[in-house]
Amino acid sequence: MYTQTAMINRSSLRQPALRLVPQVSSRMGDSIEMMGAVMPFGRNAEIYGENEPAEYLYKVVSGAVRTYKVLNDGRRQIGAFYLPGDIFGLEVCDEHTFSAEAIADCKVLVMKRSALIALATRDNAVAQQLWAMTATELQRAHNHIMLLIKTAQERVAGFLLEMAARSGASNEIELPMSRQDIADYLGLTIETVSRTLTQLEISAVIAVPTSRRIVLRNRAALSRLNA
Amino acid sequence: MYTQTAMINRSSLRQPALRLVPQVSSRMGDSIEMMGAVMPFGRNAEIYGENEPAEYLYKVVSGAVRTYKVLNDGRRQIGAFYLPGDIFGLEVCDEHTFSAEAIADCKVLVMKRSALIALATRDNAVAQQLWAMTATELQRAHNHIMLLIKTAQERVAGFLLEMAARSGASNEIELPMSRQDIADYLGLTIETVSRTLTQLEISAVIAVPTSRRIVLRNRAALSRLNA
DNA sequence: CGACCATTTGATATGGATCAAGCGATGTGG
DNA sequence: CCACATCGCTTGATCCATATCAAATGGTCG
Repeated sequence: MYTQTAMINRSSLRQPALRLVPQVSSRMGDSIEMMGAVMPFGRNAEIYGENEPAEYLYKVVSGAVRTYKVLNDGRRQIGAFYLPGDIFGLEVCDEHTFSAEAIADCKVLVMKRSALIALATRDNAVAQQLWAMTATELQRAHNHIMLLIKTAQERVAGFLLEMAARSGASNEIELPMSRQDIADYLGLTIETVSRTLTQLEISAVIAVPTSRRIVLRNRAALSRLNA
Repeated sequence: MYTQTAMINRSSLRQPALRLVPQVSSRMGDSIEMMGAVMPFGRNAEIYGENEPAEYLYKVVSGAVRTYKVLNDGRRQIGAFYLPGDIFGLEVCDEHTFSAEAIADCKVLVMKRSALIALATRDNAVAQQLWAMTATELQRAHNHIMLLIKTAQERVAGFLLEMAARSGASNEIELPMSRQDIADYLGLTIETVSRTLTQLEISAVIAVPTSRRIVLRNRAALSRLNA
């Protein structure tokens, strides 16, 4: 029903902590990244699965990541996309509530959750930061809910504006994800996403030089569509 | 476009902190409720508005509360329903991202946010609790997202199961909210909600003795619909 | 070049929205 | 105590946005 995710040998991808990060943070707030290791993941590789114990916290170094759930009949809902600098996989309970996969080849900084929690009990700044990350996720989820009650045009417009805001304020967006990923994020079909983009291009609101690259030609119009 | 919310004099409802709560908590974790005041709100009274400074944190003592956003064209999305015991209005930034209203006459425990934040910097248990509350909200939002991609039947079934789980594990639910509230929570129209309930009643999955009271007759069927 | 996969485009079907009555409970004034 | 207005909910008829089914196009890699 949905594009099959390439199955890649898990154990080879997930066990080895590849290179230690020797960085020492300048600000206290960055202490969260003090002890971590960067791991590479291949396109479509699973980073963690729903219901697995949440042992680690992750930060995208390069590439992009999606989190998702699959309903029992195969419908997939993407919870969020994570771009370089974004943190994901933070859970307060000890199980992941979504699965996470690499959208493209990527590098991810992996940090031990238990160490962070321990640190947070001693260092208030760390505790605040963990809280703030959860709050950021909550904000994202609320925006997502607001997207899902809108029309197809509004959802696509909102998605494009969100991506533009996150990947530098440029008018040119490089999309790391497929149309299917976008569709599953917006609660639409791949055909509707494609048609909507075509429509926006025809009405000169965007340009689509290649399928993964989108130029915003008329932000005002997009914002108006964003309701 | 949507049922008009009765306008009730705000200042008379929001200013007075009515009776101080002298309670002393037994567990440290409850310290959050140490200093608060119980305030009554009338049906449809605004508790706070979107974009207002988030000075307080609230806990439902009795009655029920809805949070919502209104898009510029009038569409309303309800973010969540809060029942006795639930906490709402917690923000990490200092502005509310939703508005909150009393669904029915209710009593709400009101706590000063600044005091809690201050307390959290000294007391780790409090900090953890604030974090956990935000995480609970995140969980709720994720469930809500998963609801919004489903069919009308599935959304209604999911809603009923959620309400049943929250209001005692009984098979009889007393709904504090109107069909319009349910519709705006589920991203459906009032007509579709009504028709779907009728359908479920006809197929003997539920009974609807009065419009605000629903009996779950066949949980297995509901769970199956819940996908 | 040819196979494969992602994307677009076209034709048709359908679930839920919209428009429009009807119905039952609750409350109000005569 | 009853007539009647009001409000929340249900039911009916029709429409439309998006899904579904199907095929064509285009880009990438061996």
